[in-house]
Amino acid sequence: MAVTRFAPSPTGYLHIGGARTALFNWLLARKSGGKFILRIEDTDTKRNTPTATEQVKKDLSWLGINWDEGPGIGGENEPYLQSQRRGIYDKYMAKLLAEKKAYYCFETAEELNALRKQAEIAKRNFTYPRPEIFPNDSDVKKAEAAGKPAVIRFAMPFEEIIVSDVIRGEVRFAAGEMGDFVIQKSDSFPTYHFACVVDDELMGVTHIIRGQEHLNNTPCHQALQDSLGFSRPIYAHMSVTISQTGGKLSKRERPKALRNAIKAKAEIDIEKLAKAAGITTDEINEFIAGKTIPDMPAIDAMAEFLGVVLPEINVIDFFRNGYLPETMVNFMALLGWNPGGDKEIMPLEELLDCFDISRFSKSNSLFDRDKLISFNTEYIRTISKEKLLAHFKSYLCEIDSVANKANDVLLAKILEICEGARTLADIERKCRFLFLQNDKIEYDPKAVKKILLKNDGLAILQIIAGKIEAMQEISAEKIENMLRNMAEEKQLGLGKIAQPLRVAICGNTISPPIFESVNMLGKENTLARIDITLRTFEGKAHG
RNA sequence: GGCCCCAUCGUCUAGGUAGGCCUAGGACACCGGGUUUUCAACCCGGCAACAGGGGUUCGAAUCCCCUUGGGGCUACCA
Repeated sequence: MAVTRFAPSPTGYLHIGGARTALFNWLLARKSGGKFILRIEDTDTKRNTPTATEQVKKDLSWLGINWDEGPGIGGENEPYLQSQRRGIYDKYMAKLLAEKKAYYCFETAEELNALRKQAEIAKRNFTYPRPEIFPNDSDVKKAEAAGKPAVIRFAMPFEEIIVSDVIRGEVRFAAGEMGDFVIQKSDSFPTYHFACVVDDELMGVTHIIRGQEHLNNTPCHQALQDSLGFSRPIYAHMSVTISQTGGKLSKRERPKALRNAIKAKAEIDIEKLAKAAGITTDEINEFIAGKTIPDMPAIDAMAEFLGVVLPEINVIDFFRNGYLPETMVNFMALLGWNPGGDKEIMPLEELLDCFDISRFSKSNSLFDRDKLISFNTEYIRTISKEKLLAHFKSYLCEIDSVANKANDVLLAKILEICEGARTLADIERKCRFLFLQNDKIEYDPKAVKKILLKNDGLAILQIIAGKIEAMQEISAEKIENMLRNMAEEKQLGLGKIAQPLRVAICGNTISPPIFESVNMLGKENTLARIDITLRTFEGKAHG
């Protein structure tokens, strides 16, 4: 019976690395019949964003990761927001202070930085110089009166610390390697290290699966656990997921990509860009200079304005780009973990079936978008029609598509004829033409030139129009027969006949299969679109 | 700079804890071919790896050491 938790800080959207951590902790809890706790680590008041907790809950739910205890649903370990647990931390903090295992200090950031610099020059590891005698109550009052910041540091015991890790084995940290770290900030909030250790103990967390970036924190956490008389959870430090550009996959990826895109463009109208993003030109210039990062809607707006595609980092990015939650879960599970053998496509239930904490790999893995797409293609092809329809509907709603108004029957039909699509976005793009006004079709210039203005494209269209006109009512079958007969009569490939029709009804050369497309669009609309096309490009043909 | 982690095809990886089953398997990508009304999808075939150097051993992808390379941490962020 494993009790695990996912403990994000509410700083924005749930990113893929966080989701992966959540998934593995969830898998372990479910597999062992234990429980999975959601805890919000909001001890950094400066970085918290108000909607983040709700967003994280939404993103986890989309993935199908549910929690037994957490904000909103409560549980025996309430509350689940660390900002609401300060009384608890204060109690343990006081204990440490009373036992002289922690102490106050008053340096400013500048003073500390100077010390760090000195250490670096001397090629030494910086550790805080612990005073011989810890400051007492009156010292604290004096410092506060003088306006000095007061933080509490934990007095690290001087001894070798061995971290026993499920994935890495025994990792040794020499005595004195880890200095006295801050456990309470000057705003009197506990730091992550302290709050996390206390909560994990109180909530009965037995296993902690987290990223390798925490491995160096673990000796500190263990020392804290020992000093407080806590038990020690089992640790598993996973490999990190790296992006294609090298380096940890992080939320900084998107702003970085956007900044590079802006710099790469020779001429950019900063004012227009600012307007599109809803921010000031000063803010843009600071962003370009690398000083600040605008919020996500502004980033997205700028990317759209410039026509650049940003790498997906947040769970919601994948949702908005047409990936299925099933795809994401399966793919994330295979980043740094695998069940052995050749099997790759495994839905959540199967994953649960074969999950084994001892099968994590040690080396970092690269996030391969090509493989992700192929997984998505596979899932679109194989999940049930009902699930696919539900996913498609929520996708259309999320991106506010013109297809949003379609009913379930139509949508199901679209899904059926778009078999083989790689993402929901592909399907949406392909079928969008069905929902546009006849005179709102945008013609792709290349398609017009290549298909309509050459090889008698317009003349063929004219003939097709006549044949459709003559039909009492149309069907996919009738359209198919008509086009095939025509191709045969004219001694042409079907493509030569079908392509002009395709361009006429949807404006480009990409659409669902043509017979069904015409059928779904209907006789009247098809004729109207052919008519508009003919009138628009009449007389422009050449050769 | 200091500390920590890691190292099999371009990528994700199987194999490594019990060394011979590995002339190293699968998947994605790529290349060639087939199918085809567009884009996809689908089918068949192909290319492609144990980072380098020392050991240990009858025998090493598998164990040990060094080098090199990659990654992480180094905050009053989590």
